[in-house]
Amino acid sequence: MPKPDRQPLGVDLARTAKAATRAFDDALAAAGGSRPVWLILISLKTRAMANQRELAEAVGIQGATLTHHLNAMESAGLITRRRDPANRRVHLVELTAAGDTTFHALRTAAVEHDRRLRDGLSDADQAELARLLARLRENVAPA
Amino acid sequence: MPKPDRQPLGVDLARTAKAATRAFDDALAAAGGSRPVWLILISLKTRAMANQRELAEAVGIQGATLTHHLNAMESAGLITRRRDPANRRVHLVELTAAGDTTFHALRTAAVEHDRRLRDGLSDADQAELARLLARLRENVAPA
DNA sequence: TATTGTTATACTCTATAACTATA
DNA sequence: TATAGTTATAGAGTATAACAATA
Repeated sequence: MPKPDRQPLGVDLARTAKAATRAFDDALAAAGGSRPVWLILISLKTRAMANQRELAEAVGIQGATLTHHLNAMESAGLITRRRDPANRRVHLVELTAAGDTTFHALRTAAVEHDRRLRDGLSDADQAELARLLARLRENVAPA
Repeated sequence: MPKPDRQPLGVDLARTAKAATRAFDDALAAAGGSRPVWLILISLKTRAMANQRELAEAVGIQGATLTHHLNAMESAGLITRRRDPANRRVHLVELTAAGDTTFHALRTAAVEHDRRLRDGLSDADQAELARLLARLRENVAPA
C-alpha cells in the first residue's frame, strides 16, 4: 500500500497557525487588545513574576521587546511600573483597574475563540491534538 | 471522572506554531531565504499561476505585499517580470537560474525541517495530526 | 468602467547594541 | 563587575489607499 500523498507537516502546521493566529488577533483587536498585550496580561494575572526578564521569557520575547510593549501599555493606562524597595533595580509591574477590565475583555474574546476552534472536536480528539502538538514542540526545541 | 485540566487549545497551538515557525525561519535564513520567498518560489515552481493575484492568494498575502517581495526578489536576481503579450496588464513572473538554485537550497532546508518536525511520529500520528489541523482550519475559516 | 499591478506610506512585532541605575 | 531595565535604532512582514497601465 503506498504511503498517502500528504502535504509536508510544516506546511499544514504553518497554514493552520496562520489562519488561527489571524482569527485570534482579529478577535483580540475587536476586544481592544493584541496578542502580546494579552500574553503579558495573562502572565501578570496568573503568576507573580520576580522580574521583567521572567515576564519576557514567559511571553517568549526579548527584554527590550517587553519594555516596548510595557511602554505602550503604561501610556494606555493598563499598567503601572514602580521600583521594588527591596531591590531598586527591579521594576514591579502592576495592573491598573483599566488593565484588569481589559484583561477580562480579552479573556472573554480568547474563551470564545477557543470554543470556536474546538468546535466539533471530541475530548479524545483534543487530548490527542494536545499530545501531538507537545511532541512537535519537543522536536523543534533548540538542543 | 473529571475532565483533565488542559491548556486552551489556542494557547497550545500558538506556542507550537511560534516554536515551529521560528525553527523553520532560522533554517530558511541559513539557506539564504525567508518564509515568504520560499512560499513564492514553491508556488511558482509547482503551479503555473494565471496572474499575481492568484499567486498572492496562494501565498496568503495581499497583492501589494506580494509586489513588495517580488521587488526584493527581482533585485536579488531570483525572478524576472515581463508583460504577457496576450494581456499586457498581466505581469509574467519567471524564475531565473539563480532563483532555481535558491529554490533547491530552500527545499533541502524545508525537507530537513520537516523530517525533524515529524521525528518519532508514526504514520498514523501524522495522518491524525493532519486531520485535526484541517479541522481547526475549517473552524476558524471566515464565514 | 473594470482589472492588474505598483507606489507611497505606515503600522506592528521583533531584535541587537549601547546606555543608565543599582547592587 | 554583574544585574535589571531602558533607549535608540533598525529590519522584516504586512496592510490600506491612491495611482498607472491596460482592456
